[in-house]
Amino acid sequence: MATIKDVAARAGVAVGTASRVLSGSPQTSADSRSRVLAAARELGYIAHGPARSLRRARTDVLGLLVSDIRSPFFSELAHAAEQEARARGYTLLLANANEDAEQADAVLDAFASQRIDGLLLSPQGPRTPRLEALLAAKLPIVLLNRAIEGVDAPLYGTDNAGGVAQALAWLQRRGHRDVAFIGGPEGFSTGAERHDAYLAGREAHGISTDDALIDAGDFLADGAAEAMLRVLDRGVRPTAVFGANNQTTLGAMRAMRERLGAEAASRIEVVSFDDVEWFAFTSPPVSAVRNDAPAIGRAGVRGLLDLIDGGTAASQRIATSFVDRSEGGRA
Amino acid sequence: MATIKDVAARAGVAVGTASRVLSGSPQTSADSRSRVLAAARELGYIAHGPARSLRRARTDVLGLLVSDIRSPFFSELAHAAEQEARARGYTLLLANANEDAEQADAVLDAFASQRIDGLLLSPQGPRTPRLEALLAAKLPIVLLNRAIEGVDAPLYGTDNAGGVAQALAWLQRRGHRDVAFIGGPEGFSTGAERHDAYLAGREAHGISTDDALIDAGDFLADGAAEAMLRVLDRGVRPTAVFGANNQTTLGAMRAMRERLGAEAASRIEVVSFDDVEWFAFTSPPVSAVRNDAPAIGRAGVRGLLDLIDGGTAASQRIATSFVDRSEGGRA
DNA sequence: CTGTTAGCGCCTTCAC
DNA sequence: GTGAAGGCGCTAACAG
Repeated sequence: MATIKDVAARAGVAVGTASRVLSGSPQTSADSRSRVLAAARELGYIAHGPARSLRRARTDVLGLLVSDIRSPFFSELAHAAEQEARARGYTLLLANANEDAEQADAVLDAFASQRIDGLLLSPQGPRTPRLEALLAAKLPIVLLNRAIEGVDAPLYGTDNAGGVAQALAWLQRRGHRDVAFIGGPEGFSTGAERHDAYLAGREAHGISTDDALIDAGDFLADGAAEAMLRVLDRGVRPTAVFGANNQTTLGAMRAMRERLGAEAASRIEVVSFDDVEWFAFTSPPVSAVRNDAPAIGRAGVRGLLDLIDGGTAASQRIATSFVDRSEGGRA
Repeated sequence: MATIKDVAARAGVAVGTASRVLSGSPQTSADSRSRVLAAARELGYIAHGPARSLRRARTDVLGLLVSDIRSPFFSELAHAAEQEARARGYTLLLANANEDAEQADAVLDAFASQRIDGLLLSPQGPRTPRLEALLAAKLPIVLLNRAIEGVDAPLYGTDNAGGVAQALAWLQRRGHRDVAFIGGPEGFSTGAERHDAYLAGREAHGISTDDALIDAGDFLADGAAEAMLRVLDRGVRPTAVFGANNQTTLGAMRAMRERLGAEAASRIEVVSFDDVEWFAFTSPPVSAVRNDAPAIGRAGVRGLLDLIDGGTAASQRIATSFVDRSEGGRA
């Protein structure tokens, strides 16, 4: 691989001059500029990133650690964040914690070793020693979607309260009174916020306040299915179900089929937090609060870059939209 | 951040000794080993990756470029590849081409600048100049899922012919004769292989060879919907549909609803290449050939590491499994 | 505007 | 088994 020395030699200038041209410094003559650029092109020169990072004490690399890359929410978020980072001249390192603190720590180690300039973190649980170390080292950090206790970093996430309000309004329009709510773990701020917003808003929307209709899973399909079975086994018969995320909704629907049969289950309307495209194809179709994952990813990157540039960044709640797939609904 | 010099000073040894201990060289006394390790721990020392890369002329970083990270196939593949890479002491850099050659080139540039040790590539189309450059620089490369003309690199992908055979066997068991096949672009080797395998096998499985039943989209939902409409508008009335990937199946189902109504559409059985969990919840449920994306990712990483270690790597076709969700079916 | 040079942090000879 | 020193490729500081 050609080095900057090769480029300089071929252009007949000193390495310093070549470096200035290649990094776009204005202090170069038009003549040397054209010769250096030509030489670089001819040699297929690509700067050695590690060497540059070593010298400049920055890498232009951001780390994004998500809790599960397989979830559509995060894969969309990651995609948008990557685009935004690239547009701003940064490379985004994407890694996956697989909802496991040990793997998260391994990734944070790798990030630290790479000397990333900043971290976008979607945390799974409490603080870990590695995270402490990064915080202590004053690495710029922003949080995605979930808050984390005792960490003072800007948070970019969904407007959970607003989303729940949209779902409640829809339930009211559809005339539902007996609504089952399957929540997520209280330990996740998303789970807690959605749950709280639902409890706070249901009465005003004409929905039964019978707590037998409410249960919570773990934001995964199996746990949600168990929660739904518990609700049904209490003898209540909801006319609609609200799942607190897409996996939860999936599990709840499975449980209803299992306990009530496909026929009866398909007469219960379903609304979900987190939209996925196949909700249009289930029976019944699922109406949903749509997270704007790309907007969250972009806002997170922008906030992080502000932090890196020495500025301050403010937390932001990104608005949701609502997709009405009910019969006679708008979508 | 602590450097190796700090560690050496604190341990009261020379940097050379500290380096030897930290990189696990056997030529160290038990005494200096314990003192260096202690000092490193106390200082929270993490080696400076870029500096190490500069000196060693390798980065222990692999690049994975997928054509669309939002597809479940690739996000699962990426997840498994990342795990495998980490287990082998490598960091995996995940990037996304968004089915766009320009973005792919930008990523390849970033990879080249980072001096990755090897590339896992899921190509979208033909060779680009950047890719040529990397090939010319003898960067170890493996291909994922799609072949690419004129590039002599091992390919790790789905056994498309085997998967189609599983679907054909199922169609036969279900007694279907009039089967619509919605394929993908011939330009993708996956599209071509599935199409060819279907044409070659249908007669032996008692399926009509009427080509009016066959059309192709672009592996995306919209294109597939159009293809399905073309089939229906030819006046044929299939009793089953085979979609060549999950997006294709989605589009075909949408088109059938649109043209035939939900009622009639739900009486047409559907089988798909690419399984996704919500196929269990559509009406009718979709039976599917399941790609083993994690196995492909792992095999790709292993093959690439063999290449990096100077060995040879052989292409590999990973077997599919079949998920029967038909009434009376096994799943 | 350009050439020269030091040094970023690390590993790896080369002496001892 | 250990210390000293050079140099990987690059940028920035300093002369000119």
